Amino acid sequence: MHGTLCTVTVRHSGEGQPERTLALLWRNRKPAAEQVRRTAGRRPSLDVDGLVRAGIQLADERGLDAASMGGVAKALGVGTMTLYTYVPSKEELLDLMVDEILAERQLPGPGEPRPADWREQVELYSEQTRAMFQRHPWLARVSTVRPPVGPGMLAGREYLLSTLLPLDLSPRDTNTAALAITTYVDSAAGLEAESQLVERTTGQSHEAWWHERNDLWETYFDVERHPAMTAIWNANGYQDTVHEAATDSYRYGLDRLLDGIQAQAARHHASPSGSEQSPTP
Amino acid sequence: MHGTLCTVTVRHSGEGQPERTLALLWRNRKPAAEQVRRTAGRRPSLDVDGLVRAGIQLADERGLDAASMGGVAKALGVGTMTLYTYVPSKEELLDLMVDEILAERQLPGPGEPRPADWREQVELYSEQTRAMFQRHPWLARVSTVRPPVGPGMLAGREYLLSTLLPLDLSPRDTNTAALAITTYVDSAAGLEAESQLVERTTGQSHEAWWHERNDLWETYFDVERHPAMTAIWNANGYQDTVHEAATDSYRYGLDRLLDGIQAQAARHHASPSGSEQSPTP
DNA sequence: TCAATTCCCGTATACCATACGAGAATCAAT
DNA sequence: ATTGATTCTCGTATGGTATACGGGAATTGA
Repeated sequence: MHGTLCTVTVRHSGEGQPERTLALLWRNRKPAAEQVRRTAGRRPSLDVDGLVRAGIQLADERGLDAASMGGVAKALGVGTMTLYTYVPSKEELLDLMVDEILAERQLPGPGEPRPADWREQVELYSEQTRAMFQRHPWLARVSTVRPPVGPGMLAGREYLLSTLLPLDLSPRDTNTAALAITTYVDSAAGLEAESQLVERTTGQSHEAWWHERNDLWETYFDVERHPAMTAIWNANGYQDTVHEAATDSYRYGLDRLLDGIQAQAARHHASPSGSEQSPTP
Repeated sequence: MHGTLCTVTVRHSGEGQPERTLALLWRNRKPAAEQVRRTAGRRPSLDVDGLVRAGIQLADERGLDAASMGGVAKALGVGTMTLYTYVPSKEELLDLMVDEILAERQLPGPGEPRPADWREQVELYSEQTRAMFQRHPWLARVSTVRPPVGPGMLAGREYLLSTLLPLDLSPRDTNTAALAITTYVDSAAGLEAESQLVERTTGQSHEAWWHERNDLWETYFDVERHPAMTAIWNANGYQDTVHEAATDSYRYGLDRLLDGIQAQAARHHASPSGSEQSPTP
């Protein structure tokens, strides 16, 4: 085993009973109902929050691989199979971990103070999401289709939608724009975090990695076939570090995307017909 | 084993000798040099292209998990360890598979005919990339930090950069814009493909999945805490299907991003100072 | 004290990548 | 023809993964 590969678990269904998964995700809200269970049977030695915390801590410190069922159990000092009394499967545990860190983002709820400008509000979402990925880079390797529908995810969507309301787009466009923004922000923030994680875990900077591949330019690269790359290279258009390029493109892309949304909202406001599609003003 | 989890291998280093990896990636170009090897030793029964093709076919048909070393070997009718004479590790095989499908995109090279408008040129990149993800949805689960630096990846970057040259941005901004576009396009196309893949492999539509989670709205969802979501819901702002929402947001986000880039190029053209940052026109 | 209930967890199964090393095939030189 | 060098083939072993199953332990109310 080289340590150069890692396996990542991907949630892609809820096979089990969705009711139980929902109850676990929302375990700390809405407790009003029935949790008066105190009848017979052996007392539990752990609780779900403990599993989730242990899983997150392991993934943070030693990578998503370390947050295996065996790893979490060992960290908690119990047998592996004990975890299955608290959580139906690893899939659900991962859902819980994800929603937990989604909820860590400090996003103002309805009525709470927030920046005045809608763009700054979106920036806040972007920055909080970026910081979350920095703290928990393993999130980038977890599939976001069919995400955990827990308090953390819902709070994030609620906040982002609320930032776009002042633009007065159609409801449909508001939702569409929010989806486009999350797609961009989540992906770019995830890539950035993953990029830094790779540098840390391999102990090799991206620059050193590229340096190792100098043969590419000397032996294989065909200038004739790649005039644009060559031109940019000759004009010193490439950033000094991969990290700088990632940061630049993150900011640039988000700014341009918001520019475009803002312009479309202005157009829409000028002529309040249905959804528009004018590509070139 | 439930079949509800799948493991995904993540390349995050080239540990081995980068020269060999490069030679494998570029095995079909630049053959001019030395490949006159025909001295002694047992004749190979396979070739690298065969491994790559088998891996891609398995991943296409039965998921990335099926493209295990054992799986590929079985498909080729050889022992598992035989593969290691052709490829140093699974990591490299995956690199080769990825670059192969990146090269499948039909993007005009330098001098070849292409759409007149730069936006249509970017759309072509977007459509080709989207189609690639549709054909090979497993690509969405492969990390793109430290990508395979082979002909396929370079052709893609070359084409996208070339589409932006007419905008006459600074070289730095051209590169930055190209990175932002790939981030958006690759992520959104990957998400879309993965979304459809999940529906196929679980045999459950996203709508059925949401229906299973009706409890969320009835039991846990707090209208007070989520006024924006509630408003959009009441205004019928949510698309009818998850698939429709994904398609809409993909188009919308790409259009707005290109709008923003176009506007910035126009600004930059008006006042040819260095890189700008005016947020609100 | 007993039955019901709940939690704990050892063992077994079926996967995965790959290190190691023995054996088979091929060619050049003897 | 035989030998030696070289290269490809691949069985076995190691240590990792999730989790099904079922027996045992702990707790409570009767």
